[in-house]
Amino acid sequence: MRAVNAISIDEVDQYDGEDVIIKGWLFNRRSSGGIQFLQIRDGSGIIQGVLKEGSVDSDLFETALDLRRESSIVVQGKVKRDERAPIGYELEVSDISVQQSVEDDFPITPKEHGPGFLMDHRHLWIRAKGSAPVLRVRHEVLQALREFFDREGLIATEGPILTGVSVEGTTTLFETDYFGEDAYLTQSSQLYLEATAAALGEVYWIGPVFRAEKSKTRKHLTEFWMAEAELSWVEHDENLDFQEKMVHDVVNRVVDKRRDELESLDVDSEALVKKVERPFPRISYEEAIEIVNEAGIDMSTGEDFGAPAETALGDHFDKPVFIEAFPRELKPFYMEPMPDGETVYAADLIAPDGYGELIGGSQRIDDLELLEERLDEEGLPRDPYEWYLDLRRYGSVPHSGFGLGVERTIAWICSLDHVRETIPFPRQINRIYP
RNA sequence: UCCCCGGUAGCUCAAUCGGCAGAGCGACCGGCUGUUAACCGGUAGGUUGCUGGUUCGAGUCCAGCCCGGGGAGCCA
Repeated sequence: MRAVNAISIDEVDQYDGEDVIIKGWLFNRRSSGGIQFLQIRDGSGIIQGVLKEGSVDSDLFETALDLRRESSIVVQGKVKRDERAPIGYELEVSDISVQQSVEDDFPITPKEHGPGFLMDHRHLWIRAKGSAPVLRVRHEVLQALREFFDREGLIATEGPILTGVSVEGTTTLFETDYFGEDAYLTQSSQLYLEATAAALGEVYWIGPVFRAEKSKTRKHLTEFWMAEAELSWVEHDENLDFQEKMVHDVVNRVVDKRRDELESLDVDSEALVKKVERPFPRISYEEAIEIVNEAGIDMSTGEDFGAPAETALGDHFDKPVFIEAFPRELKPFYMEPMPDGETVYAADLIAPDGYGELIGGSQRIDDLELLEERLDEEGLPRDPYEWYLDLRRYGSVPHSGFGLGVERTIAWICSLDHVRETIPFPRQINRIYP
């Protein structure tokens, strides 16, 4: 799809020597006396338009000189191959129709800005060179996930955004009024996916989840996207195989299809592909603690991994690494115990390069009595979970699943400093505008 | 909730020991016929986050508050 009578800048190589129309925005202009270079942006790329005084109508030359950055324009001209042009092709402009002439200065300049200013102008910042490519990579990651799930035979389904119960009981939830009853924004669709998995076999869901934690770090948003899958008849090891294949396939597809974007973000695509070569290391919680201790971080059994510990694990392997066999106490009530009774069939996938936990997954308890026992142990009420217990009363099967943090995955692939750059309008503590 | 850092021109930042409020970019004016975040010359542009205090004198020191950034905890 492209605008009527217009070509898209990323297809310009197909029109060498032809007269074309490009509909877009003026990204920037450079001029030198009798020649000016318009950097024209259309969302698919940026092309340079050239106007020489004397070669074009003088009114046209003046019109172009008066245009401010981000004015919307329809440009007609001839596509010409030229080594001096930034993308190897440029447009010999013969006409410009101004859709809207910008009156005030566009706030986002090609120079530096601070994060506060950029976030206040996020609605405009997304047009910038460092920002738009990330959103195209986001598109590719989401598409790659959907295609992977589809290829593996999973059915797309949904859990509700509004829920009456917390999935894990601990995380702070956003509370809202539901016709006089308390309701919460979901923090995960997992429990609901367990129900749809029993109906449909193997299911997935990609959508937003919400955490009211007052976290202020480069790895946290209050609203973020999870890619969750729930697989009937699948046990722990097979669950990890599936996740490993997924991460491998997604990264390879993104590198394949968005090479230009990754290059503009200074990402080393070859190194990325090498890092996701299968298999990923799988180590136990206890082994992980040893590695963390060897890295000089003080930590003992019973503690969860902090951010520095996760970074140390990532550095040690320089690949995504699964940490398995967590102590039961560190994990939610629904995870299947291992034969020792002390650890559970859970695994976190830790990213290299300090991006932290990309995936959290586990095999779920399928035995009714055990699940009831675990609910009681955690001091959780039975009533809100009756429907969940029903899943163990009517045709319970071994099943496993996981949730992947979409923003962290994108931040890792794009080598970004902060997850807020991976989503068009990030929601963070103390930021709800724009 | 806690810890650290910061708030000076539209933006990014300087301002020595407490002593005249500065630069680059952007804007505007002018110059330049191949620029690549173009470049060169000039002009305009300030409630130094707020309130109070110390002082002859506060951007600078002190107290409180507000806002922002990073991190911890918790998590994906």
